[in-house]
Amino acid sequence: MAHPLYQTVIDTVVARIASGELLPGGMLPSETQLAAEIGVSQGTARKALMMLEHHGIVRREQGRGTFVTARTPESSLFNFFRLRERDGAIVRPELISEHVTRRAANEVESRDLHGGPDMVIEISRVRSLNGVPSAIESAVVPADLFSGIERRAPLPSALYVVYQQAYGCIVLRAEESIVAVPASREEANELDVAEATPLLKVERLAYDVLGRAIERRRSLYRTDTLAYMVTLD
Amino acid sequence: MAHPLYQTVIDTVVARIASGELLPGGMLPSETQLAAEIGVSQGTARKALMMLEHHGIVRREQGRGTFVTARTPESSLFNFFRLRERDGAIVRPELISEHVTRRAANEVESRDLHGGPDMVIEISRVRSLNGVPSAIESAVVPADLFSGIERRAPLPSALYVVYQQAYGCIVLRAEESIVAVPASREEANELDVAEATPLLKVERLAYDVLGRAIERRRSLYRTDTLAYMVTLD
DNA sequence: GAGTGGTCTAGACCACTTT
DNA sequence: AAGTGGTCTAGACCACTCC
Repeated sequence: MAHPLYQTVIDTVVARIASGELLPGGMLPSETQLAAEIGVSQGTARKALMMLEHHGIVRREQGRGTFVTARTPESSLFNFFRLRERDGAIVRPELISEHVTRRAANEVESRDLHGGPDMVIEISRVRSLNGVPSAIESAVVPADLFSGIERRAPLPSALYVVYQQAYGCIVLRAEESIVAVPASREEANELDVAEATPLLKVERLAYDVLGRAIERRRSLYRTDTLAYMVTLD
Repeated sequence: MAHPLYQTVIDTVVARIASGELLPGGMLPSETQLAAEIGVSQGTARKALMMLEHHGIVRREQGRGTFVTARTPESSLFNFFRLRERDGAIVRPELISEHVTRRAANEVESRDLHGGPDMVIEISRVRSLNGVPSAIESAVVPADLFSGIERRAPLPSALYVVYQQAYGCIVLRAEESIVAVPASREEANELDVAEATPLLKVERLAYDVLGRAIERRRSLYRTDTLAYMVTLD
């Protein structure tokens, strides 16, 4: 079976989400309706919806319905911001400064990002965690996918909410590469630490629901009181 | 429905694995047999087996059968050793030195590990990656669960294979906390770097198939040529 | 009470692996 | 050819939410 029926159901739903026909937070047709629309049995539609739930694309609630995953500041924080108190408690990052610039993409950005863009928009910010300046962050997105985002400044703390609500890009997955580096003079200044203090450098490539690499992000974290937490399985 | 039928199927299979009745790599009864044994329909047994596969407890192969997940050196490396070349390629860690000691548990170990053990066994090792001394590792396990492991030295590079094959503990999940720290004098010596070089410190708590915390591990990595890679979703 | 997802059944057929 | 998991169907009943 080259193309299972449930896959066509999945493709249909994803296409409707990507096209904007189904909005984040919006309700999908019921299992029965969806099955009838596409011409499969209710069990097959059900299987597709369960797989979509497993991929984080929809959320199902007994007695209520099936809804397109909405990237809220909370869920965004929980899933994609892995810095935690040493006991695992969530920290609320606040913005100290923000600079948004439109510029030519460098080689790496053009190679990694979807569409091999010539122009990108860079969002550079410094964050404070628990009142301590703790993170320097630079997010780079293709200018064509996110045109005009530079005019939305100041941007909210959770960028992925903007990507979704203003540009229809639902970030579902990210790959990160983590190393320890000494703070440069400028970095030390911004983070209020001694030069050469060990920092976590996290480089991230974020992918949306269509599997497109839509953001390249580079973060530097102080880890004197906080830690990067992750679960492996 | 307080206790779905498929959950009793799952519990039955997990119990058989934990008891040693089903060995890692061994084949489970077919969907039909399992359903008949437990007295449910084949579809229900199927759902349970699919959930077990999703949790990584079994592996299913069309036309062959369903098998208990075996922790091979390769899968162990792939899942639980996240240090990679900068391009994502897997590195093969080699052991340089090993010290295994049996000692009293400290407060943290007694609190975190399953059973609140009084005695633990500590396995301290230094690893070389691509010929460069790159990791200092200390694994601490409860002495009662792993009695005699100190007499198995030298232990293989992938400890989780020993945990499984000799002690029936299948590690499925681990939680890690990652920070950047300066190398102490001794650490710098062992890793052949300058004192105060930034290192990644990774603290891990590993859980087995029954959800027991069976290992506390502390690793220090050089990240001048390698990086810790992780996927978020 | 109507509508939703969650569980469970019984059976059919397909695709793959092994003998 | 026999046995396995993979897909698909049709229908039943339950648990929950909302009106």
